Amino acid sequence: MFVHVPLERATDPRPDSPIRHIATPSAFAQASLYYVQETGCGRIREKCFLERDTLGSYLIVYTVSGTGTLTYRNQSHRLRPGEAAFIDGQHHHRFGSDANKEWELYWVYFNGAGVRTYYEQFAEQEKPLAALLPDSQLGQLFERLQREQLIPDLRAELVASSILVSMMTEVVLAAHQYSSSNPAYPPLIQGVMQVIDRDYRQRLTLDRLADRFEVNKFHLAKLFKRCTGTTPGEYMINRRITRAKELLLDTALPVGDIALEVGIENTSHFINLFKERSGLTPLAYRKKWQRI
DNA sequence: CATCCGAGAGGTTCAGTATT
DNA sequence: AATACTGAACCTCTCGGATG
Repeated sequence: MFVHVPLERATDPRPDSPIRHIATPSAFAQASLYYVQETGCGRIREKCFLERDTLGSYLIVYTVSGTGTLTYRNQSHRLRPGEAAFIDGQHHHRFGSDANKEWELYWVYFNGAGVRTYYEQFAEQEKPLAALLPDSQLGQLFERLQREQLIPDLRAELVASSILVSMMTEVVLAAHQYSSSNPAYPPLIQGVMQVIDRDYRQRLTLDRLADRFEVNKFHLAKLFKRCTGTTPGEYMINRRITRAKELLLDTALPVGDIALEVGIENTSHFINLFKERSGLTPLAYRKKWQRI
């Protein structure tokens, strides 16, 4: 059993002491949107903490200035300015400030049908923290999110949902150290991507790619995943399926010929791959999308 | 076009080595 | 000490042939 000390009670009711909005999302929001359960912000100047577990909720904490401490899954982490944590509230977590050290922060407990997928993308790295990119808008997003809590209506729930998507996007991108304008992939990964983009019709395997670039295949697979978020094989399949969609819509080629054209000799295997990734068989895709 | 299934390739993890 | 790289072991998934 963990102690729960509300932040308000642990600090003076100064104007700039932490404020907290608790939300009661509508049934519609819970079924179809990303929704806020609790959000707050403030400047903490004394030792206080918030400790929880087994919440059906996710948490993003963002440090504006000062430092705080996050304990999550039995590990402690310093939360420095410009850093955000994204954690699963199901697990025990505690975040708090130190005595005599100011910590200015935002936090939000939230949920929604797709949050787990974002969280899994984020949690691929070791720590539950990410240093935000220089052009990050996370602070502004928190401010907008909190303004939307003032009048809880349908409009506010829709806007809050879209803000939460933007926030999750920012922290996941930061975790992978992407920048939208400059992916900054290492030359090796750029080269591998170019080869796949150009030669996806051929029989490309991880071994052949590794040989071609004279690197260890395990190292290549690992680096590719770290940089792009996907494996070389999955990247190539994606490229092939995308090209197959173009051919299905732009030509009258039979499915078997399209499979060959995108480098998959076995038609049944092509159909399986296509259906897994599109939810439709190739022919069904052609019929459905050509009508538009 | 869809389903099943076995073989083999690919992905992940972890321990170890090399390099900076 | 931190980071980059290698490779074995193990597990998962893809591929492609057979069949309906």
